[in-house]
Amino acid sequence: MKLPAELESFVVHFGEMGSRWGFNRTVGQMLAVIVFTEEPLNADQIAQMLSISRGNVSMGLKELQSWQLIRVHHRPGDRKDYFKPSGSIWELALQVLAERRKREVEPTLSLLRSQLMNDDPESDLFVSQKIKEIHDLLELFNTWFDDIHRMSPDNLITLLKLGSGVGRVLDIKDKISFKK
Amino acid sequence: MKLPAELESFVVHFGEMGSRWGFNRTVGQMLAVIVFTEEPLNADQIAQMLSISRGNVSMGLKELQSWQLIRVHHRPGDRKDYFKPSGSIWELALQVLAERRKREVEPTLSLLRSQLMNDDPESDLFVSQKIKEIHDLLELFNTWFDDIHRMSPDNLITLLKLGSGVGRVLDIKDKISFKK
DNA sequence: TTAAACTTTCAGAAATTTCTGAAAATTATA
DNA sequence: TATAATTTTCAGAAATTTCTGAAAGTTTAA
Repeated sequence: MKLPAELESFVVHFGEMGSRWGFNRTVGQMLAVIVFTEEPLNADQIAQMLSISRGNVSMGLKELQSWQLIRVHHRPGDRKDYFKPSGSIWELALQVLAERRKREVEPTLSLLRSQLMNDDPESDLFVSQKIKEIHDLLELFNTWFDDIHRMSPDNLITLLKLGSGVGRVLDIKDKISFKK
Repeated sequence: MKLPAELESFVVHFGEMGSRWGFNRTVGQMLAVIVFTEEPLNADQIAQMLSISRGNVSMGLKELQSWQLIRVHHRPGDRKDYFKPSGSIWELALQVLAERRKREVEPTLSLLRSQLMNDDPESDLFVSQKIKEIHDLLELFNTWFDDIHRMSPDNLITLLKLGSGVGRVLDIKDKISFKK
């Protein structure tokens, strides 16, 4: 199976962005071909389309599965594993954010929580203050994201579109009353 | 200048997280010592505290400045450059997000916009559809973030604390009227 | 069972990123 | 202007990450 010429620029781009998004070039390229190809693809097809080794594809698929961005699909009478995106573009984006929070925020929060526990009276006041500030910021973000993540796509879209307009709603929150 | 023992765990941790946050281990460690030290630090002090070369510090400082996370500070009668965080913890966090959006979203959006321009009627319908979906998602996110980024910290905190509670406000938006 | 069809693993090779430190460039002071 | 203080650059070295492909492992079917 040959990589359609049309997809080349996306594959190259997803490759370049890969490491910025949290994985590596090849994994980024693999995600691109899987997302932009309508039918589920098997490992050999991916290896051929991207001209990379079979072993590399196996590792990349494992990585994409650990991010929960792809899932296996089986076709009757065919023993190969076929892969397709685990959801809509919207769901994939949320999943990337969720996974990044887990990998980028969670470990730091753990460290900060444990530092706040031991509340050493010997410790420098400036340092304790900074620890508290970072901790509170990350906790707040964490709770917010959890909350947001549970919303339906439709509500989430409405919310995003409103943007800081929400600020206006909040400003008047004390001025409103319910209609009967 | 010696690295206070108290800071060691943070420096190590910020180092480990560095590459996940978008820079490398040393740059992460440098950010840690600058954020957790009350007085501005010069390059030699940083090199000594982290046991790394002077050249490496110079490159790292350039990187942190390109992220706008630190700024130079001069002391009377001293020709050295001293560095301190460019703002509060809150501002640094927003700055990291803004910079990451620029590096992770902007290039992809450019590519997608140009693809939507050429609107080739030859192109595969499934592919065009995906391009449009990703494009719209990123545009929406981009606009939202711009909007949010301009809010005052206080309003932003209120908004985060409300979380999906905003959804409830939106649900009832047709049911409210203003108090006189 | 056995064998064929697949997938995963992982040691070493290749590619990429980061680091060092001496030399070059810049800047401030006398 | 000269020189001393400081920062930046960058070639090569070191460290780290990624990739290959053959061997080992797993699964299915007869």
